[in-house]
Amino acid sequence: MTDGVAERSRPRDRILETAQDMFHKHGIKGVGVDAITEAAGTNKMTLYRHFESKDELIIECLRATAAKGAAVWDEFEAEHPGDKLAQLHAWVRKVADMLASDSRGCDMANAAVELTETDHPARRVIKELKEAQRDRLVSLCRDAGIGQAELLADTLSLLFEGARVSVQTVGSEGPSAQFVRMAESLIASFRAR
Amino acid sequence: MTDGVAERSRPRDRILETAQDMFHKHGIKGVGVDAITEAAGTNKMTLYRHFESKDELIIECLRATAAKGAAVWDEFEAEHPGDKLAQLHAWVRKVADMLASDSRGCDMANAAVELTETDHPARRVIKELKEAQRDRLVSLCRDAGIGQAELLADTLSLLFEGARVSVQTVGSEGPSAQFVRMAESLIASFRAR
DNA sequence: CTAGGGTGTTACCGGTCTGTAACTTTCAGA
DNA sequence: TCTGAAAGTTACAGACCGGTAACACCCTAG
Repeated sequence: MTDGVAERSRPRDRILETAQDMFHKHGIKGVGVDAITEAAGTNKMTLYRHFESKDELIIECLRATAAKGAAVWDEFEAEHPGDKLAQLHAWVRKVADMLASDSRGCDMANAAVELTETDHPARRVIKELKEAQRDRLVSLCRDAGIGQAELLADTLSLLFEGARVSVQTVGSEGPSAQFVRMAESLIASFRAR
Repeated sequence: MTDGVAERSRPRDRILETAQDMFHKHGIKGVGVDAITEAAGTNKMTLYRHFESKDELIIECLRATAAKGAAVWDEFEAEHPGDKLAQLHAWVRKVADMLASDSRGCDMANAAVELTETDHPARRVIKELKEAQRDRLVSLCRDAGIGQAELLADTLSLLFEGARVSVQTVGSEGPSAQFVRMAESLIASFRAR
């Protein structure tokens, strides 16, 4: 029955997908639940039947976007099976693509900026997801045979994070335009040790 | 709560100071003008006599914080007159101090995250101020006798920006903890070529 | 002393926000 | 065909938002 278009998927999925998109574009505090449900072709009551609050919806959105990010890493493994160094370079290229095609940065980082209450339930999730991302990059660096894998991974992480922020402040022609060169020479210098 | 009210200055100055502090702590959309004026020991009408809108207040706050940042650079020059390399290292130490003592990142970057409308009046100001920051760091690198000063400055910028974001997502014990090490070895490698 | 500008106070406007209640409609499966 | 759960609809509550009007007050310059 539901073999057709994703457009006519179940309301919960539509809400989740639409919310991710709208939170990403307009920010969490910049979009209300009414706007989300309308864009998703449903209504507020249905949203609150599937999510107990907006905060809960935010958390589910963050988990969903993180899952999409994890899927990209799996693609790297599929494209370069066993070749961790090639996967690392694929990651660099992927990041460059994101910087060029999207000007709204990382959803998790943006959420951390917007949700300033230290005890906000989403903050814990953000930390967990970001730490998982870091662990995966560290593993990739280590499995690529790089000494000081943690330091390289952390440096690349900061460059990445900084680039995504820089795109939002000065655009993609700013410092982030040099990301590939920075990352590649960094990887080269770590490999040379 | 602990919103210090500079009691004996003019209302406009108190509002500006208080707004900077509250925007920094709670975010721009997380603070209403009523809360600002109350914390500043005044009232909403007085705010609107000095600032034509909240957006205008936001812009003035961004300019003020940028001016404070510029003053720090002047301190470096005063502490290490003519020694541009020492000033660069002082900058690295200063950044590390900020990362350790403040968990709310850069006001300009945070504002860019929160104010998603592409035509928001503050966005132009943010871009100008960030470009001025970059220019100053480039000049410092160049005057320190470093070849490829632009590339070093941009790399340091991204590391800095990324570190300030990382502190917000995973805390000061995350990747940003290695900032000094990253920056110092970067500077060394650029000087060595 | 007095005039007047800066400031404080109160009330209000129209809009938006999250979240809920009560009811009706739709539709798949038995 | 009947049934029951999921989904849609309308209305509303209560709070907060940015911004304005009208008026009372205070304090200093003249």
